[in-house]
Amino acid sequence: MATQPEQAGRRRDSAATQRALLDAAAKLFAERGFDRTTVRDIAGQAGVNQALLFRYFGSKDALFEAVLARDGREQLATTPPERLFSASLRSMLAPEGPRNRTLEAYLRSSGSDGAAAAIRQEIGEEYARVLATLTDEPDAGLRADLALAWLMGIALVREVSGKEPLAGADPDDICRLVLTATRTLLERAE
Amino acid sequence: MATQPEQAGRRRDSAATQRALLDAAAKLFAERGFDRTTVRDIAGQAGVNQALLFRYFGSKDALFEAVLARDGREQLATTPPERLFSASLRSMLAPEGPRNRTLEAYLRSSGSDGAAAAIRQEIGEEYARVLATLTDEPDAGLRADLALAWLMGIALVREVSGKEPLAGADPDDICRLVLTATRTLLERAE
DNA sequence: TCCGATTGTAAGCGACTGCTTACAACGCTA
DNA sequence: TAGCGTTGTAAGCAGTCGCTTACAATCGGA
Repeated sequence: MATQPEQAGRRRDSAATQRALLDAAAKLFAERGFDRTTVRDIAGQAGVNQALLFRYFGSKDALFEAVLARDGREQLATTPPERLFSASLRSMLAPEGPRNRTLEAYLRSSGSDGAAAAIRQEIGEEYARVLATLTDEPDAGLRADLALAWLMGIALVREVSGKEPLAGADPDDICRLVLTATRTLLERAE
Repeated sequence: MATQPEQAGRRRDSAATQRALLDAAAKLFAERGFDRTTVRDIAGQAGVNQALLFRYFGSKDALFEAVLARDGREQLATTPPERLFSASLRSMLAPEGPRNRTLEAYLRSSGSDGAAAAIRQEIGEEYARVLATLTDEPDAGLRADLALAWLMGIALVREVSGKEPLAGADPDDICRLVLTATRTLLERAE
């Protein structure tokens, strides 16, 4: 709420406005999904007139694309391959806060068409490509997809369905079980 | 399209009308998700006036609930515990046809509130409870949730994202990889 | 200081949503 | 065959959606 000291001080700052819209959109898309997040919600959360959303991003689809483009590759670019799986898992399991919620936005919005679908697919490909380097088996691509699918499923059940005991389980316990099982898929995953 | 010989012959048959609505709703919810399926779509697909949807089911939420209640417990009731995981996996991987698409409807609609959310949770609980009987470990519930999450994730990546190579992979290959890894979670899973 | 471009605002448009209502057609029973 | 409850239909209501437009406020460069 009071992340930055701004009362009437952020007026006429397009960069800050765009950032506020991206932040608000990332939060709401992750929480509610694409369909159930309205442009009015986003603008309201960002404290910005909703017309500016269309001025700076063109459409709701394009804004979603921008969110994934900004946040989606962050972890991908800053994590070594062996740790990508466990890092994504841990990031997903981390308690509320400024964590990277791209995964949730991703799966919350499955079913969208248009530009959003394209970038979603692209990011998925990149993750899988990295994970596929962790095994020498001939079906490395399939194994990587299955590992990625597990990540998505855990995020889905935990964050979206809120199913217990998974939703409230200790991240360490989950990591231990998942990584043990995953090692039969990707031998070099940490 | 031409499943039953009915031109002007099915008039004034409330049972058939309700069945047509349930079938159409199951198909569309699985394909597009809850939010992106409109009551007009459902009524159109069923060849039924949309007002009848509300007469017989009360609301779109209640119709979704009815779909899950009708189809969701089918496999649960007819499959022995040891085979539930692999049967669900195989059912999900089966080619197009009159297969049970409850899982897709389920995950496609994550995020809905109301009655739909309640029955969704209930069915998830029942699946997990059965899967939890397949291990003697103390954290059986968590292990079952993780297995269930994998199912959901695979369905998500395959059917919703359509990601290759997973989407086009041989069901036998997928089953082999998944079941091998799953056995570290649920020892008695087939 | 003035001007043009940029940034923010208010209002609303057309389309679509879930849902309701008023009514016609029909078929069973007496 | 008259009456009545059930089934099907057409039309529309109120609200929300993404998006657009017309305009005011503000700033930097001349």
